[in-house]
This record gives sequence, C-alpha cells and structure tokens, in this order.
Amino acid sequence: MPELPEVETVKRILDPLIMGRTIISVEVDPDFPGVLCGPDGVDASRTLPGLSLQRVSRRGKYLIVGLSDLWHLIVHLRMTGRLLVVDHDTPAVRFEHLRMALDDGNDIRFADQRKFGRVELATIEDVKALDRRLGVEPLTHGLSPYRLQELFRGRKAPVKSAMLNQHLIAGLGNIYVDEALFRAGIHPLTPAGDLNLIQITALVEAIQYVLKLAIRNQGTTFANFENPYGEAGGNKSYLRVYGKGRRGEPCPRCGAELERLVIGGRGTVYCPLCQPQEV
DNA sequence: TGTTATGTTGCCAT
DNA sequence: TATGGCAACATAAC
Repeated sequence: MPELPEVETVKRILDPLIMGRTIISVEVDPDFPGVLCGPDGVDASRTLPGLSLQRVSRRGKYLIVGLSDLWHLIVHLRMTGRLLVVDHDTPAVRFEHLRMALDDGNDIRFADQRKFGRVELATIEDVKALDRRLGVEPLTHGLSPYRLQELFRGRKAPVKSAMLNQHLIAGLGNIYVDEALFRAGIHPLTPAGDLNLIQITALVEAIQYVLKLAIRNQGTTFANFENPYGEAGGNKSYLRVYGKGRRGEPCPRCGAELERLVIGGRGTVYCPLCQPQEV
C-alpha cells in the first residue's frame, strides 16, 4: 500500500530514469479509459505525445511529473497501483492500463489491480490546488511539535484518524500510523486534542523515524508494492506491529499480546501495555 | 462455494 | 466544521 516512503522510493528511481525524455505515444486500456484523465475538454492521450518529461516530485502520496508546455502529470497509486519503466518490447505487465512510450526505447507503464489509481494531466493551477488542500509534509521542519499541537487542538477524533487525515499531515497511511503510535507509546484511540506536548513531541519523533527508516529500506511490500524496476521494498521486516496481532502475537517491546481494533474503518494493531489508554 | 477483510480518497449524511 | 460511513475494485483467505 503505497504511503509516503513507497511514493518517495518511486520518485527517487523514476526521476533520473525519465528526466529529459520525450513522450512518443500513449496507449490507454480500452476497458479502463478512466485511468488517464485531464482538464475538461482536453484529451490527455492526444496531448501527451510530443511533451518532454522534467523533474519528478512528491507531495504526500502524490507523484508529480513536470512536463513541457507547463503541463504536469499527477499520479496517485492508491492501494495497488504500480509505475514501471520497462523496455518497449516488454509484454503487457499484469493489470496494465496505461503505457507511454519514450524516445529512449523505454515505456512508462501504469498497472493497477484494483483500478483505484489515477494518472491525471494537470495544469499548474491543478498542482497548486493539490498543494493547498494537502497538509504538512512530515519530513520537513513544517512538522514541529508546536505545529502538530496546533493541528490537533480541539479535535476529538482518535489520534489515529487525525494522523490519517491528509488535510492535516500529508503522506501517512495505515502502516506508518500504527508504527509511529507504537513507537511513541500512544493509544490509537486517544482524542487527538488530548495529547500533551510531551506526547506530541514523541509522536513527531516517531513519525519521522518510521518514515525515514522505511525510505532507507525502499518501502514496505506487503502484497503489491513495487518500485519502477519491479522490485519489492525491504521494510516489512522492520515493522513492529503492523500486520501482526491477528494471532495474539507478542509485543516486540514487552511481550504482552498485541491487540486489534477497527478505528475509522481501518485495522489497527497496538500493544495495550506499551500504549495505555489514559483515563 | 460464498463471505469477508483489505485500504485510499472523495463524497454524502449527520 | 468535525466526524463517520461507504463506494470504487479485485483478490486472497477463510
């Protein structure tokens, strides 16, 4: 499930591979034409050929590829999307829905088992609007304890839900929220506005720690994530709670049985001793 | 064989 | 405005 570290991994690999290349042709899966969209009245598949690719950047879980003529591509992988760079002669990969041939003999292929992901041809105004609606980037100085305290102030929603809210913090998903809350020793149901400055400070440290660790390991692959070379990430073995707790697995810190909850519709794993619910 | 959990964003209801 | 629920979708694991 691509969250910030997985999208960052894709960005770092994709950028040097495609920078400066020109799009020769575009093919969209006729069974899933919605995978590629554009502004009203613009046919993206006819506009893209001839444009060149500039820098690849990331905002939250979105990839943004600068194009010539002031265009941009905004890509969101959602849950099962993959962005691959392969030789033009490579047969269609599994669940492939879009291919863009480049002038160096490679293709960019977009594949998505569950068809939630999108590739959008966007104007600079679209990119600015995206930037405005997303919250703070967690790996920048924008995420200070004071800033997080301000963002959480007065909120009664569980801290887990607040952390998943992309309007507040951009890029966290289910995996890294559970990991960060475990590291910070905070119960996921704690109302966000109830956290004191010590807890908030610990949470900021934990968020940045788990994200940096995952980026260093090129992301977490549970079932679907692959980088543009088709390689899995190596972070799964560094996870301490996510994906556990289904069969009474022990807390890696204290040995107590991990517990499982559903919060905001998302499976949540935590240690009842290391992350006590305060009364 | 059918049922359920999976998880992201956006839309809708409260 | 804040929050919760659900749809979009395909598959794996019961």
